[in-house]
Amino acid sequence: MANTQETPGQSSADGASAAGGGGRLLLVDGHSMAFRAFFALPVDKFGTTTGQSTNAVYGFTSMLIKLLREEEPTHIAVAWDVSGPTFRHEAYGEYKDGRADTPPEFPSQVELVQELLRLLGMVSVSVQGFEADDVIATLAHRAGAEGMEVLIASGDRDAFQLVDGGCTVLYPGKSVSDLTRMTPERVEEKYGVPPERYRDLAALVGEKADNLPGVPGVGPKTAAKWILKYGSVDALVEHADELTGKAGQNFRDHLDDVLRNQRLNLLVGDVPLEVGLEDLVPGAADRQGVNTLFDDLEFASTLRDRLFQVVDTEGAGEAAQGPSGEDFDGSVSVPGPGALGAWLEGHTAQGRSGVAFSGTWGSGTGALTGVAVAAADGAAAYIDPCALGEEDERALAAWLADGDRAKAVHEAKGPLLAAFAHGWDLRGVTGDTAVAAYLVQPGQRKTGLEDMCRQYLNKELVRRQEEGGQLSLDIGGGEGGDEGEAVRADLAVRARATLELADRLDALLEQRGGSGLMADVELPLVRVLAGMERVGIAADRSYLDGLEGEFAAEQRRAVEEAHRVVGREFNLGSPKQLQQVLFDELGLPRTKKIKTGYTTDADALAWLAGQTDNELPSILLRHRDQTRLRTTVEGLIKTIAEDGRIHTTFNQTVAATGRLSSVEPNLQNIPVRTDAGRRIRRAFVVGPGYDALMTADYSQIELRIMAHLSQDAALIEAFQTGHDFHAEIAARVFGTDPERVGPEERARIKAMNYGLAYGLSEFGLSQQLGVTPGEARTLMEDFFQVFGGVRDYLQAVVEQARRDGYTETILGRRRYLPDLTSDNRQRRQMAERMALNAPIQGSAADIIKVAMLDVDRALREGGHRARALLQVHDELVLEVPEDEVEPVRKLVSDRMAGAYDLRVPLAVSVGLGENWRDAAH
DNA sequence: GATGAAACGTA
DNA sequence: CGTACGTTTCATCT
Repeated sequence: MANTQETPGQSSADGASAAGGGGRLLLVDGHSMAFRAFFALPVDKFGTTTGQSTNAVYGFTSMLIKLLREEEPTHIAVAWDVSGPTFRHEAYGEYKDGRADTPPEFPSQVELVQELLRLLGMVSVSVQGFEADDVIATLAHRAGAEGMEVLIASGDRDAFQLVDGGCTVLYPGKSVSDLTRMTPERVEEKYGVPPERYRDLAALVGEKADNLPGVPGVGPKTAAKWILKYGSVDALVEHADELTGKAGQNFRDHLDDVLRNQRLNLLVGDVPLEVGLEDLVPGAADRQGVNTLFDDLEFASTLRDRLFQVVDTEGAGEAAQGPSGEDFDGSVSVPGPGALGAWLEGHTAQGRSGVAFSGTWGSGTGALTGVAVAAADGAAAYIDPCALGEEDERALAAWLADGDRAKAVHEAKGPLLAAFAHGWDLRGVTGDTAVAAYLVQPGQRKTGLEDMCRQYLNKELVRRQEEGGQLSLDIGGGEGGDEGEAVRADLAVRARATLELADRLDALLEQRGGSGLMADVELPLVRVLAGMERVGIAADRSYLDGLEGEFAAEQRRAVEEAHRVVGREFNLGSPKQLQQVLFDELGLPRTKKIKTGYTTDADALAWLAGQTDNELPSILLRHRDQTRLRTTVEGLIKTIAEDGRIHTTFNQTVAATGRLSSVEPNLQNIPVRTDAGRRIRRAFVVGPGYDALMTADYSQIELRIMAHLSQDAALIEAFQTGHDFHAEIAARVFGTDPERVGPEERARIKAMNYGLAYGLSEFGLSQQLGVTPGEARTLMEDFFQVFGGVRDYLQAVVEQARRDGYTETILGRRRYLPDLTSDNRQRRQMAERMALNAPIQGSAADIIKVAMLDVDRALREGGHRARALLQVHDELVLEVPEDEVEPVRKLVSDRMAGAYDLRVPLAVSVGLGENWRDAAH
């Protein structure tokens, strides 16, 4: 690729100002500044959780921000070196030889910087066969001829030759943001020669980094002295025989080197470029793109705030240099007594309204303190639900519950719970901005209304009322507003923002084929989840208290034993102290390395226990178990509400694959594998008025989905004929009958079956099975011999995801994986495993969500009292009265099995008991 | 007081 | 050197 230039955004319209003689051009040597940034910041302190280093990107960005703020350039270009030889290599074969290898963390960051510049609407220039400095020289000359002021940010001293009255080099010091202004005076002061003679000086002294040796024994001082005396290197050559001493002789001996250096360090001022000065006015920045990039890089918001203060963003226009574009309208009316019904009728009959709520909610309940309605006609009303007369309250309740009054809400589940608590309902919610954004970008981290306005609308959601109740000084005070007015305006702003955002997200969703998933699954699920949270699950407090005491006693016993074995007291819960005791004091063999030393995790302790006669490792394992059980029980006890039930909160918008998650407490990770763990499950009991807990779970749902997606004939058949699925697969792999498969073989195949859906490697499988990687490899090969369609599918998934940029589930839920094309291997392979797993885990999530909706609907339509309490990814827990057990068992089983029509049957097993443990099967 | 790392529970 | 989560604890930072 010769001469590639990118010119994002439209810009030539402003070219006139450049030609007119004004303007300030900033030229940046991209590689050199990024490289300086790389070494200025510790690479190990700047990196993402996925292993991408970011120190150079961060440093470069702060440098850029500083330049933009302090220099206010009208034109900007960033020049980049291109890989491959330049004319300098042709002239001198050893040019730049012997350079230390580029640190491996650096190249990927160059691309990130270039991506950032593109998003910021700034031009990157690189030309095959020339170095960035040549491009800079060319543009500097042109700009100088137009009468523009030129600033060059470069860590390459060759740029000093370009310095003159209108051109200053900004040369980095210890930090990249600490730039020295190299004016003609400063160059002369530092080197003793004017800028136009700097080349001569450099030729004499030489340049180590470019492998250009100079005259031995001649440093900057001697070189400057000679140049001042004779005027230039050319003149020096003529008077070569006049130079005295050792240095003079060396000069005569190395004359060729000097002339070569001088030839090579001359920057080319007429590189052919496809861009002109008029193209260098920055276009509008892609705010959303920058946010996404910075999210990926895990940069804090302070950096992006600083950045957005100094660049124009789309929609912000040329006029506004501020951080934001327009704000939202905060005007709002407060319908007087008896007028609410008329207001709602008058303004919300047509179109959708944005509704914002204030109040508190969570743990299955809530309370409303304010409601703002932003109607499609632009009007907004504020309602204080606690200060309404009877008539107005009826009007509000009726309107909220009216399914024909379309509403857009942000995070509707909370207000829905609060509405329930007031004895109201909330229907007609056709948009939830948080849920919509989740479907548009399931990996996003920021789900607040403020962030989303910035990202999707390029608007700032400005708050008049600070969190603590204080009026914010700059806005609130001047209008002499009272606190109540600010509160009302803020809520009205949020309602308008929600409405606008919902429309925007709906459009995006439509584009991405996610409207059906939104309307048919996620939106109706909000209500089902709210119902489950409100009901909660009954807990046996006295039983839990007893358990806690028991586990705590066991824990104390383990602590005492450990102290006795070691001979002193120490904190068993501190990995750091543990490492010291195990490896330093007891001198046990080292385990796997981790960031802070050597791991003391359960695997390592179990291994240590086998390596030594010392009892400590097994004592520690027991201590860990007991501690964990105790804290789990303690945590649960704390969350039991007044009604004797635990009300978790299901989060619908955090898991990137489409799963739900559960918090406060997390009821999706209650122990089940060990006996002691199952004792905790025993504490979740059927509540008053009901007679049994029912659990219903999908058997091997992920593997069934894999069979469906891969269409592998052998796998599909195994599901249709096999009773014991894993034994069935094992029989096929090992070529025997299912009945003759031993438990060991079955366990291996089971581990692999599940591993496949996670992008398992041979190494990983060998670790898990405790066999050599070679054996694991053979096992996998045997498997794929029989189930070749699975391998083809797994490969095809990654390939397609790389092409499209995202994976998709059976219901069209997308997961975007930009890292699939990363040149960072660790990052890329991580993304590949995510791409393998996302359609499988995500489709399972789709199916159980549909099942939850179907079950919920069927229970209501059947007039049953039975109700769903929990979802644990492939399992539903319900509470059922005695007389409904049989019909509900059938209903749940049928609805779950029929939630989606796969190429294999969906098997559901149902269990019943008076507590969660006994309801298992 | 906030944040990160380590450890570990579930599907 | 398999995916997806949330919570607790300790250590370290501001």
